[in-house]
Amino acid sequence: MRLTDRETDIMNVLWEHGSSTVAQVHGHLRDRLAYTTVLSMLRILERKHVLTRVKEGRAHRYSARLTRDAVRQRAITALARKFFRGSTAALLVHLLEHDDSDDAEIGRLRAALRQTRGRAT
Amino acid sequence: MRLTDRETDIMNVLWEHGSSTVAQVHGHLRDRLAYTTVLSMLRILERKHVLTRVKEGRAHRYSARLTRDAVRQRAITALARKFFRGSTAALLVHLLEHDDSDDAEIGRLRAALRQTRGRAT
DNA sequence: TAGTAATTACTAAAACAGTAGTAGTTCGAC
DNA sequence: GTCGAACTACTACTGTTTTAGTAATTACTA
Repeated sequence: MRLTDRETDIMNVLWEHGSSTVAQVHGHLRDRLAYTTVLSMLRILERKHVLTRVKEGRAHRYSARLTRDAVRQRAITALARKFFRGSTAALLVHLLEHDDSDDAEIGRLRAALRQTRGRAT
Repeated sequence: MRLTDRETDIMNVLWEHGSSTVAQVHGHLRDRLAYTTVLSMLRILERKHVLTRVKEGRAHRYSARLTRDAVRQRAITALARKFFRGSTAALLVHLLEHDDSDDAEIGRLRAALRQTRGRAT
């Protein structure tokens, strides 16, 4: 089971702001979707068991049932399967070798990688 | 522009075996799709300018117009945008901290990371 | 308690993804 | 030249994604 782009947007709001009502999710989303669209997405995510809801006054409060890290890990695994023959190690090496974002930590890791090259995928 | 799962399957064949005819791609694919399905996918990829074709006898020979690394990089960037607020460095850190695949190189990199923690995203 | 604003359920529709069939063309062999 | 196998163009259909509207419900408020 995988999250679509828009579903991920919604989940990111839940992860960053905690349990929320439709109105709150709607308010936090970057893209200005219709209120009912956000409601629809939340119901879909509920149907997929990615979140639950409890009644609260006239509204419902939605909560994530999966941690962000768990979903991240699944997305990474899927990417590795798709582009790196399933090897997250190969993905990591690609990141270190091809990504050009400028970050001190990455720089150090690149240096560490150079020390350890030759084995692995 | 992004590649769907099936499109990626097709491109992986092209990247691994070089320019190919429909029959060759069809032969190399794991999943047993209909010949015409493979043809359809190749035409779609051509429409998306991901590959080109040249006539060769009665058939056509299809060639990738994007390198595998370029597509990999785009996929990684998209993943980082979706789950790591756009930071490939954060993605990398997640990989090192949460991925449990057992690989000597990753182990060394993890150790290197521990030395350099505290800054960056 | 009657009105109204917020909320929800239900429905729908456009766009895309994925799969494949039919009919027609074309090359090469004989 | 004609026949058959390989190939292509065109069409179509199912399921999913994304968006949103309409109608009904609910709970506060004046």
